[in-house]
Formats: sequence, structure tokens, C-alpha cells
Amino acid sequence: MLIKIGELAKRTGATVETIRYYEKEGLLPEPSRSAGNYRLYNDTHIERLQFILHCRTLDMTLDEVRVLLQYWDEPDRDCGNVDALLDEHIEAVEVRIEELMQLKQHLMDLRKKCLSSAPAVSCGILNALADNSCHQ
Amino acid sequence: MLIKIGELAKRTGATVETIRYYEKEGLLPEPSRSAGNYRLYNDTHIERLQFILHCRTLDMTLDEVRVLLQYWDEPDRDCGNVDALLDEHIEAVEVRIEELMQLKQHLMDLRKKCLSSAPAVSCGILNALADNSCHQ
DNA sequence: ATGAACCCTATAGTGGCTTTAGAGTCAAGG
DNA sequence: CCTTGACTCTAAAGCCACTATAGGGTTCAT
Repeated sequence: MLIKIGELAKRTGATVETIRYYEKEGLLPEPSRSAGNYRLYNDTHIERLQFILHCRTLDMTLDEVRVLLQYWDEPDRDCGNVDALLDEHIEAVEVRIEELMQLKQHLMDLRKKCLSSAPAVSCGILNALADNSCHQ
Repeated sequence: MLIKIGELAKRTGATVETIRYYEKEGLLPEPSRSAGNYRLYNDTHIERLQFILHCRTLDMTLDEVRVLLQYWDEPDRDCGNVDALLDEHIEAVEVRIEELMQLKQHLMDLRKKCLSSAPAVSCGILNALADNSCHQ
């Protein structure tokens, strides 16, 4: 049931380099080694890597993942902070969405200012970007 | 009408370090220097920096800003590509918003799984994160 | 014995800054 | 004249989460 790093990568969707990086960062424990010094992973490694990757698809930072892995490693601890971490993360995502939507509106307003080819000097877009009164 | 870097920073909202960084990256031209080797900026520097910062608030990369600055530097060129650059950028922002909204939904679904304190081993959030069937 | 596919380590690069270290400049106050 | 403090200078390293590169070693099939 021991697999090499390429197989672990294939099963989880991570790259080989990312796996080695997570090991160096202490997110994955050092696995055993074969006679030829190849890393050999077991099921607990697979599960742990899947947990990490799942957190990453949710845009958590590696520091946030590290916090969650502490609960993973100490299953008897009260998980109250898990909620809080998630709430904070959700709020950060909401803030970013709000920012991007305002951004998109600004960009679309800007886009309207140039409907056809013209010398750059008279391009509405460039002029709007140059105009400091344009900052709100 | 010549100002030092700290004054330029104050007027534009950039940091001193960012201004020096933009110079090193070729976005801002090297300014003249005082007897004591201090950078001395004039109005054209202020305007150019404001243009750059404005583009940055719109989340453009420095490479995108570099393209726009070419038009700034050659005002007689046809500005057709300015539209295209903006269209691409708007689309990238839209894609990112869409990603984040899906992300937020995932996070909120996850959040619902843990409503009260419990040992981590039975925390719905941690278990959901561990569950690989949870990837769609 | 050779080649291809895999694995190893160590290091540098990415973007857009920010931080740090160590030194120089300048005007005001004692 | 000297010091203090605010400002400035350069060069290099650090940040995040990888990705890429160089230069090698291992394993297995042909």
C-alpha cells in the first residue's frame, strides 16, 4: 500500500513539486524512503494531502490550513475556532467580491469612453486614466 | 516646482519604496537629482505616477500598465489596442468574480456543518474538508 | 548495456511590492 | 560647531505559494 510521489500526485491532482513543497513547509510529514531514497507514502498521507488541497481550493492560505491541521492532529480539541476561521475567511471572500464588482463597474465605465479607433492623444480611455479627478 | 520623493509619495498616495520600485522597473523615468543625490520630481512625474496608480486600482498588472504607457508616450498612435486590453481585463475580472462567488457558496455550505463547539474529531467542517467525495 | 521514465536535491524565478541594513543629507536647536 | 531627528540613498533579502531549472541517481524493460 506504499506509493511513490508520482502516484500520489496522480491520485490527488497535486504536482510532484507541490507535494515536496508541502513537506518542506511542514504540512505533510516526511514519509518513509525506499532503498533507492524514493519517498513512500501511505493512506494517511493521501488523506492529509487531500485535506490540504481541499482547503486550497477554498482559497485558504497555508497558514490557515496549518491551523486546521492542528485540529486534525489533535482530534480531542474543541473545534470552536474552526468556525471562527471559516467565518473570517468567508468575510474576506465577500470583501474581495465587493471590490471586484466595483472594479468591474469602473472598467466598464472606462470602456465606454472609447468606441472607435483614434489617436491615443484623444482616446477617452487614456484620458480618463490620466485624470486624477477620476479617483473617487 | 521640484519635489522630493517623500512629497511625491504624499501627493499620490504611493509609498516611497513603491516609487523607487516603479523607477527600477522602467515605469517611471529616472528623475533629476539634487546636489545631495536626492531624486527631484516635476509635474510630468506626478501625472505619470497617478496614471500608473489609477491603473493599479483597476487591478491591471504592471505589464498591462506598460502597454498603456506606450500610448501615453506616443500620443499619435492609434489607440485601438487600448480597447482590447480593457476588454480582456474586464473579462478576467468577471471570471474571478464568478470563481469567488462559487467559492463563497462552498464555504457557506461548509460553515453550516458546524453550529456548536465539539471535539474536532466530530466537527462537521473538518470532516467535510477531509471527505474527498466532497470535491465535485 | 542502453534508454526511457521516474525520482532526488538544491537553487532561482515569478509579481508586486515590503523590509532590512547600513550609510549619507539637511535644517533646526543648543 | 555639534548634535539630533527627519528625510533620503543603495543594495539585497523577504513575502506567498508555488514553478522551473540544473545536474544528478534509480528502476525496469528491451
